Amino acid sequence: MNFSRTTEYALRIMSFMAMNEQKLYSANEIYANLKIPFRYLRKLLTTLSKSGLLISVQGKSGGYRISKDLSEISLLDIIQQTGDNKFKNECFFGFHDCAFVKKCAMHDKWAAVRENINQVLTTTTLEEIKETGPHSFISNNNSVFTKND
Amino acid sequence: MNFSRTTEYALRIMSFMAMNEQKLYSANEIYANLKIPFRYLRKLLTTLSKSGLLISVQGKSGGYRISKDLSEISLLDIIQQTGDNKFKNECFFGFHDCAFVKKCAMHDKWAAVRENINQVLTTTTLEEIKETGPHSFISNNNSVFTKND
DNA sequence: CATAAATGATACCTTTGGGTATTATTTAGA
DNA sequence: TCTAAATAATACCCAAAGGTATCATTTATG
Ligand code: SF4
Ligand code: SF4
Repeated sequence: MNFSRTTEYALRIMSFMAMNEQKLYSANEIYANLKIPFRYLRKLLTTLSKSGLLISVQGKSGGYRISKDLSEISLLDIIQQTGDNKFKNECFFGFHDCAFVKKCAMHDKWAAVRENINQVLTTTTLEEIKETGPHSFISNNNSVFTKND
Repeated sequence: MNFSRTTEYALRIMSFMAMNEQKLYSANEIYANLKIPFRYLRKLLTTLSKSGLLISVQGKSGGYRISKDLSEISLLDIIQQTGDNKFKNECFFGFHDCAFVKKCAMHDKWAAVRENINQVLTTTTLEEIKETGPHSFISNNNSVFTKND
């Protein structure tokens, strides 16, 4: 399935930080582990901070820390912070104004799919992710990018 | 849920044409019913023709017709022609190289979601869509665009 | 056979998401 | 108190998707 790249980044970041939930991570340290393009990572981290999922500490030896209890952060919570407003109650065909005096074949089927997805995303929390680790946190993506900061 | 706009267009086009599966539709006629930006619609129609889902007839009084029996065209068939290669067997987090000596919490859950989606998309054919019509084929999107061709 | 009405091909423009560069601010600690 | 190491803010750049414009080709029909 496909979320936006940004959403995938956010999911990785939060999952990674959940491995040590009290710890204050610097952007450098996250970069070292996740290899997300550094400056973009920086931007994303401040976004996540503003959204309330992370707390940021400025100054030397500053960084980011997860703001709430892991059990209170669902994967959907994370996904919603990065603009991926998928899984809303939309028409399968992308219509905004279907009258459906009689529903088409996809209406209920697709509603069930959405329900299924939402169920998984809202009930799975970072706590569960932490417990079931480890998974690989280094993405190859065989892409090479520079850090220089 | 979100497919690309182009995929949504393709789904609408094919579903609409399925309502009268033998008929030769001109781009003009499809435009009149679906209000997809005209020149983009034209482009898409030739794409669908090249992909084999439609047969095109050139010249005056030409147009497009669905190429196969409706029961042989699944929604997934349509989706796959427009580059939306979603629902592949990918990692939830977007990793390409997870070792998973021990699978993370999302691995099987997400595989089940994908399976669910694929099931719906491969088993639902245009025939079924035709039978369960009508649904609205006019999208408002309150967007105004010109035709001029 | 000329014309009109259709599709085909191709190049270009625009918007958006992803990514980079630069400068400013905060703060621990020598 | 100066410096280094961190985050914050802002503006810019690039590539891909969506959309437009132009011209060429096909063919029914007068
Ligand atoms: S009936 Fe079909 S076309 Fe209408 S809103 Fe539901 S899914 Fe969309
Ligand atoms: S175990 Fe988790 S991280 Fe690894 S491939 Fe499966 S879903 Fe992705």
